[in-house]
Amino acid sequence: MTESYGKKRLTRTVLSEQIKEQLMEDIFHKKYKAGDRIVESALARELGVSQASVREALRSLIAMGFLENEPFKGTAVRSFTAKDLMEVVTVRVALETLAGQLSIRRITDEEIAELERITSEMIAASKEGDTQRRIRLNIAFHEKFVETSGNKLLVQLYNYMHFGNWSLLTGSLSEMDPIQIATRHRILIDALRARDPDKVAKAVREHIESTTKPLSDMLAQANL
Amino acid sequence: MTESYGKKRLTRTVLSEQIKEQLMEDIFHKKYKAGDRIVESALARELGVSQASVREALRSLIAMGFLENEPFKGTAVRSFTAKDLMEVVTVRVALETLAGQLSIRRITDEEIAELERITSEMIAASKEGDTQRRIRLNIAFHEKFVETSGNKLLVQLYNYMHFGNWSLLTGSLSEMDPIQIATRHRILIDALRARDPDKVAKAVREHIESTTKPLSDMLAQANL
DNA sequence: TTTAAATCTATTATCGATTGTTTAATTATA
DNA sequence: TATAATTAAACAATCGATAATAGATTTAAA
Repeated sequence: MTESYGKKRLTRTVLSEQIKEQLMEDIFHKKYKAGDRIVESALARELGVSQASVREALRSLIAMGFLENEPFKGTAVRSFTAKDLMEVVTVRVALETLAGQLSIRRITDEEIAELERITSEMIAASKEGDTQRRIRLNIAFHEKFVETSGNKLLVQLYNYMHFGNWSLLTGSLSEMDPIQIATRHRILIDALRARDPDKVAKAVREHIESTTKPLSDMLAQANL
Repeated sequence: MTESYGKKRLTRTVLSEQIKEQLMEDIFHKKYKAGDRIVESALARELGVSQASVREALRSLIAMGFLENEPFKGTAVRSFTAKDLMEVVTVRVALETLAGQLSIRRITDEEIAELERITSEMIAASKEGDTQRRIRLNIAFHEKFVETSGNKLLVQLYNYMHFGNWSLLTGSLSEMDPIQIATRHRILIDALRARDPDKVAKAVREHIESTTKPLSDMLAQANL
């Protein structure tokens, strides 16, 4: 998870974990689209592994919200509605606002510098047209931000939710103005540096809502 | 989960699900204590099922936070520190406050009545000395409350977190004055009925913090 | 023709056995 | 005695195969 952004990998032996990451990539790259059914036995044959390993990977992705399933019926890539998206925004604002309030009391200058570094990299990636990388860095930024809260449960919950809606968010991000996103990040960083609770809350809300608005409009048109 | 409190059970066939519930019961009843190791093969033999089914149940409980594990090393009942508890309180307040704000705009009289009914049942259970039932009803109350928000992601997140810390909370609840808890519930219900955002926020915060305080004190003494 | 039972098919859920890893115990070496 | 190499035991991870289930298809009755 946070791995995508610099971290050593000592134990990369667990097969089901590899399958899981492979599947995440495949969903991310739209090899599997919303609603597509994933058949354990077929995938096992395709990857040359046992059904059990595939199954374990699937269960994990189900828990994360990437996939959904019903007993004896099977597993499919989850599809999202406009309402689902609104729910994500609502909850994200609540969780990241909380993170911001907690951060203020304990964030270090090093952590702030780290957030700035990620933002700079993001802008660089944007200019190079490396969308994939830009998206990953955006995720890294928000994860890092939540981590500075020092609340592990919050981080856990955030990741749990975040990844379940990854595919959803990434799709829209690619259509957004990267400079604007980066600017929002800077505003948030400044608010953190000033340790100003109200500014942080405002920055979080505006950042998330602005990021999600275009997608929201799009979905509202498509579904409802 | 919400099942414990009135719901039809059409498909009660999935073995791993039964094992999971059995294990939750066992952890709940302290058959397995914090730190205890759970061995897949041994448990499979004990229950007369295959290791695969046990394993699946365990993975699910790991995802919920009941258990923790490391690849190739095994699975153990998670233990909690005072810090963990503080984190739970912090996040619960945030999530339930959000739930309250959302509820105000859409909660129905029927739902309010339902909350009252659960609270009444809780008091009855207290008077009968049925601690087990009282705890379940308390959980049912909070779940129902969060459900009235109409935000499914929030419900999902709440359950995810809640159950991971069930054993922790229940332990302390049994030592608390049940009448006081019920009173807090009533205050919250009244605030909802009045559709008053500030009152709801206040009621939520005070309810959760008062519920958790004695346990917090206890843990602070024991650990830190 | 419509409905209901019976059969078939695809796929999940479960099983029993095998393989790979970790940890602890044992022996060898300094 | 202390440290390193070796072996043994316990157990998780993975496998290949079987049983159970839902859904589709066919057949039988009305």
